[in-house]
Amino acid sequence: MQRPVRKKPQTRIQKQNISAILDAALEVFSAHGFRGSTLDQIASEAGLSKPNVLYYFNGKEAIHVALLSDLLDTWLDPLRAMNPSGNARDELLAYINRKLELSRNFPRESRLFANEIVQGAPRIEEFLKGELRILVDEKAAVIEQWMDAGQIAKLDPHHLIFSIWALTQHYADFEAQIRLVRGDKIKDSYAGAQNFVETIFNKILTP
Amino acid sequence: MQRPVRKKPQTRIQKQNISAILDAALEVFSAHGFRGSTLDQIASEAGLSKPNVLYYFNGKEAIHVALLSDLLDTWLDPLRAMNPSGNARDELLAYINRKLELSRNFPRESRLFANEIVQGAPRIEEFLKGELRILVDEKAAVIEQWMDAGQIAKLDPHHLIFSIWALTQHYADFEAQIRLVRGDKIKDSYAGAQNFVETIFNKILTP
DNA sequence: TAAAATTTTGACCATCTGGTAAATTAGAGC
DNA sequence: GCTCTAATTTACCAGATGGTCAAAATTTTA
Repeated sequence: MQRPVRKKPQTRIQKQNISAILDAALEVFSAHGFRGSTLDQIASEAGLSKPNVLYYFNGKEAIHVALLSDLLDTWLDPLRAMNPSGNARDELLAYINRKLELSRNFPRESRLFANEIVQGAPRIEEFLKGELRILVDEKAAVIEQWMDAGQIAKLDPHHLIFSIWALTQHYADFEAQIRLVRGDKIKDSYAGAQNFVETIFNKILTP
Repeated sequence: MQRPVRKKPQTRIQKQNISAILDAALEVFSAHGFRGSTLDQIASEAGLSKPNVLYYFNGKEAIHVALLSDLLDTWLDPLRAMNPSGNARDELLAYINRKLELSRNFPRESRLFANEIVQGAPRIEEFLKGELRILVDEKAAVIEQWMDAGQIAKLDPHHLIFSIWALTQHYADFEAQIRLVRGDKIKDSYAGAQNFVETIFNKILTP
């Protein structure tokens, strides 16, 4: 008896339930981490029974892998889109804004990722030292050329990329901290964030 | 039969074992999160049997609480030490350096904290919206005065504090990512970090 | 509509995990 | 050494959890 997972999902029920499971799993995994999440929670959140969930996925790990694969694929896009022949400052600020938008619109995905990394990235090690490293090195080289050409300030390009990640993802990953520290005074964590981040990177990049 | 926990630890064996348990627990909790960690792991890491661990602490939660209490107490210190009557730029850069040193010297503590926050801060909510909020608001006011006095650039002081947290803690919390992306090319993640962070904050703070 | 395929369920397991109780051993003070 | 206390171990339990299986229900297809 072949599970539907391997073949492309076709029936309307498959599409609907697989999507419901993935959404539920994203909710649960991003809030509790892999080991902190249970199949019962995911099943309940998806409105299905546990055996029914396991009918669509070969196990807890498989759901997690499916989520991460989907995520990693789109995670590279903002950096990938940085155009080497564009204007340095514009390209970098556009990248920063895309990253911030990602945090704002997909905080659960960001926290899923953060959970993995904080705990040593056991399941995405290959991705990090493979695809991601290649892309980062490539873009760091581009940034360095921009710096050498005097378009922007001279800085360590790798640290610059890390600082962009740190600042933009902070608003999603540490949202709880920001919310609790700011209290009811602030409605949208991102309200001032975009303005602030853009301001400081403008300063940082100025030679 | 009273557990030794409540009374001050006195015997040499108590001191030694409690400290071994806390160190083991820090190792395990920071690497796997609360639910992802087991008493067996902690016991094994501490070189004790599980019941023996439970002889010193009233349960898994109690160990976690003990760790967090120890941590939160010292977590505020760097910010607390910021002197309102000092020079704005010096004080802020000193704060940034203290925070970075904390990340470098206590990465496990930083990740323990990060795990809590990413997962919604269920166990330290009171701390965040209590002590921490008060201190942050107080120091944000100080920073704002410095800005008004023209000592440093005018920015949102809360976002400035968040950005310091984001950048400095990133090196501990996302150490796995940095290590894997940089590969063997870099030996110490913090090698260029201090220089980089100091450079950009110097730019950020310049009016 | 009947057969075939898909989907769902209920009952069940084996293992893990936090925790307990009682008995045994080691250590400190005299 | 002897006694009292502190420390440790062995054996165990109850509930949670990931997962299985065969039967029942539903949907699709011919």
